[in-house]
Amino acid sequence: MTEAPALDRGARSRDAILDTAGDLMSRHGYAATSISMISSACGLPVSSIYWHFRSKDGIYVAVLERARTALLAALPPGEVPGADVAQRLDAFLAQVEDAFRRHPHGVKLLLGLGMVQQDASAAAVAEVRHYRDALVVWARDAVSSVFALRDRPEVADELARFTLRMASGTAVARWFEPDTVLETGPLRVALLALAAHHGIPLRGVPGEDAPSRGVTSRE
Amino acid sequence: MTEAPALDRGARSRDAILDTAGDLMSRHGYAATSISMISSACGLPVSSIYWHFRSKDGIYVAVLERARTALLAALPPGEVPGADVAQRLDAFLAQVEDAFRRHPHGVKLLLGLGMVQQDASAAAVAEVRHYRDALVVWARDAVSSVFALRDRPEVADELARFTLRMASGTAVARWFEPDTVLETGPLRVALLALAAHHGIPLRGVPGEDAPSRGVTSRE
DNA sequence: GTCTATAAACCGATAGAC
DNA sequence: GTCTATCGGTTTATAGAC
Repeated sequence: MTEAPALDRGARSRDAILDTAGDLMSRHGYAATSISMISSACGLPVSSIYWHFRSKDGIYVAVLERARTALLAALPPGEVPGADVAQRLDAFLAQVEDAFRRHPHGVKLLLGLGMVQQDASAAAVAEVRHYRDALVVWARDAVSSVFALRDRPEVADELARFTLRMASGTAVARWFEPDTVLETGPLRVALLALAAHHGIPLRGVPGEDAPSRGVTSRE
Repeated sequence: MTEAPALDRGARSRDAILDTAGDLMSRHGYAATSISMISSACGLPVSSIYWHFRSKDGIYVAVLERARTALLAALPPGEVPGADVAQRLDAFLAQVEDAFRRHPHGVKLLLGLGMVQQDASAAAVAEVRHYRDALVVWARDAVSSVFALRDRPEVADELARFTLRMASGTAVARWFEPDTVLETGPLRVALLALAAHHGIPLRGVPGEDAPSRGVTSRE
């Protein structure tokens, strides 16, 4: 415990730098985060940072890549479990909300750094798009599974876009009121209505196959 | 025309600086936009910029204030005209989409600069919140008028938040795919479903007072 | 109000001892 | 791999002539 293997020293430092850089960049944005800020915040000298990552841009790419793999690991499915639409939808919304709550950095990194696309390097732009595309694919697969949309890809696309934009908008609202959470209740109502609007059968969803006066039974 | 009154020279320069600064800051973000960039882009020397606005922060505050008044001037109502919910909703969505399309700067300024809240001055933070609050108040008044929610303020609040978050999320999507537009179709379906979910009467909306099989008649 | 010139601090990045 | 020291460039901001 006191005699940590020397081989791990570098990896641990690397992680510490990434932790600090990710935190600072998600709070201040890429441009406003300087190497010296990262250095003094994590304790390691400037040149160590440049040894691990070749440039400031390299730090950004590594931070984003790490955030992406962490987020995707926290979004296990693709196939959402559940017997009917209502169960799968609830499971899906719970997953989205949980990932959103436990990984606040990821989205803010995408936002604060994705903005800089114009100035950023090719590698950085590629990593930003990679991150974003992974989210889009995941969301499309998940809603496709929830609403059984294998033969209606354009509907799956619309529902996925809708969900992701609501999540992004909530992330924006979050830095005005930090305790803002993703409101899954209204989102649930909206997704059900959109699916119904496109003629998707909603077996097992209360208030949809039983024409009970237009109220969907929540709250 | 050639003999412009000397008194206006300063004001015209001031506007030119604000135009350039707003454009650059909305594209690169506050931190990544330097005074010398603004100077060389608008032709006026650095010291003129500092004469008009006392600091870089002062430029930011002035840019935001101008964007706010311009946006609010382009959002005329408060009271949305229309005989029934459907007409008023369409008018409201048209207004939102139009403002969103014609004032892309405003939102991006809020996003790119609102992020920097932690480092920014008190005046800057105040102006960001002022801008954001004005949008919230407008949206709440508008949806309240659309759905006749004078005695259901909590519902008006939810619908306004929902709309603004969708608009923010679309603004985010926009800098990944610049030709992204606000999808008012799905938003319309979602808002109607949310209103119905809260028991708001929707006189005159096709597919809601006539139980016609759950499809809302669009597309 | 506009210009040139410059101060003082900070930036990203590197050299080289250990 | 980590450290000190530093280079060259850019930043915000100011001084002072016009």
